[in-house]
Amino acid sequence: MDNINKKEFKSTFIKYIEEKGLRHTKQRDVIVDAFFSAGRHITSEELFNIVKKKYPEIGYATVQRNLNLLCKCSLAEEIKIGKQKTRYEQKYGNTHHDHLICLQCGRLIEVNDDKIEKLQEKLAKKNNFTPVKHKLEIYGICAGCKSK
Amino acid sequence: MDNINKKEFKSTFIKYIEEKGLRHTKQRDVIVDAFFSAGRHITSEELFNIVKKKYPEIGYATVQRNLNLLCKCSLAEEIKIGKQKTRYEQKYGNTHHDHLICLQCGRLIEVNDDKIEKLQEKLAKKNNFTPVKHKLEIYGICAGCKSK
DNA sequence: ATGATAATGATTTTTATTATCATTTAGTAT
DNA sequence: ATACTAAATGATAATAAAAATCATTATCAT
Ligand SMILES: [Mn+2]
Ligand SMILES: [Mn+2]
Ligand SMILES: [Zn+2]
Ligand SMILES: [Zn+2]
Repeated sequence: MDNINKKEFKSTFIKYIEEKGLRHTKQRDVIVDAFFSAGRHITSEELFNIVKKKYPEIGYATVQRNLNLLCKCSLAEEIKIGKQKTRYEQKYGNTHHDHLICLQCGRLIEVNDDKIEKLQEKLAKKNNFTPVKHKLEIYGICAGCKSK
Repeated sequence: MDNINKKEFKSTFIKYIEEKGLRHTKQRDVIVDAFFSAGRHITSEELFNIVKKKYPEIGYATVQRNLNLLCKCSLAEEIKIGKQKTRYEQKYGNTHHDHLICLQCGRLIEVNDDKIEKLQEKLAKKNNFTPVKHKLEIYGICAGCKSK
């Protein structure tokens, strides 16, 4: 099941690579694997540290570059929160969602609310504005932090 | 009318300064005046360039520091959009609002929707999450850019 | 196998913001 | 008014994340 998703994730990447006349490399393979398997919302530094275990000679720049590439083919998406390092969200097979962000522990909780989404569309239209994407972040204190 | 607001804005600042045992300076006076009078969503650089006209000896660091101070006393608020420089929103007398952001020309349109605000509260509660603040940004194409 | 060129890895550059620090200034006590 | 204490300033350096540079290596079509 996860393997099927991984296969699809990788084949999407490979298709993009080939369409653009880019090349297959061992580094790409390792990076894309690790990115898929890693948890959500990973930073380039975190991914670099994971990838180094499988491929110690790898350079940080290569990881960064390939995360950017994953973003270009919509398999990843940047999330910027405050002054933190950019995090990368794995997008394949994930529906759109927004985040609750704990001000205390930094936890990201993924949420979605259809009504809010619809009202956003409406709000944009009312302003003669054509929405392309949006970002909703609710900052506060998570359940875990409250019970401490 | 605008002058009344300005007076209130400044007296809020002065009150904060005095409470904290900070000092009155000519620079602060000029910076706070200029910030109040400037349009919304200004960057520190833009404000620096305005302030320089009234006070050519002023340093960039002083403008930055005082913008940070304005944020601390809730007269200003940082807005970070993508990779742009931080912008500072004048908050005194402004109710909360969110932004529509044009991907083409960068224009910020201020909007507010009570229903969305309420649903956000509800969404947070459902996750046993205590909301403190939020950020909603809708990216797209503004009316002006569409008619070109 | 060869050649063209994309990718890599090490390093430097860029850019925004914060920190440092010598000097000046404000506000208070004398 | 003078002197003292500490905050503020302005110039500059430090920091940190991300992008750019570039010599070298690897890929892939021929
Ligand atoms: Mn997420
Ligand atoms: Mn605004
Ligand atoms: Zn928490
Ligand atoms: Zn526009």
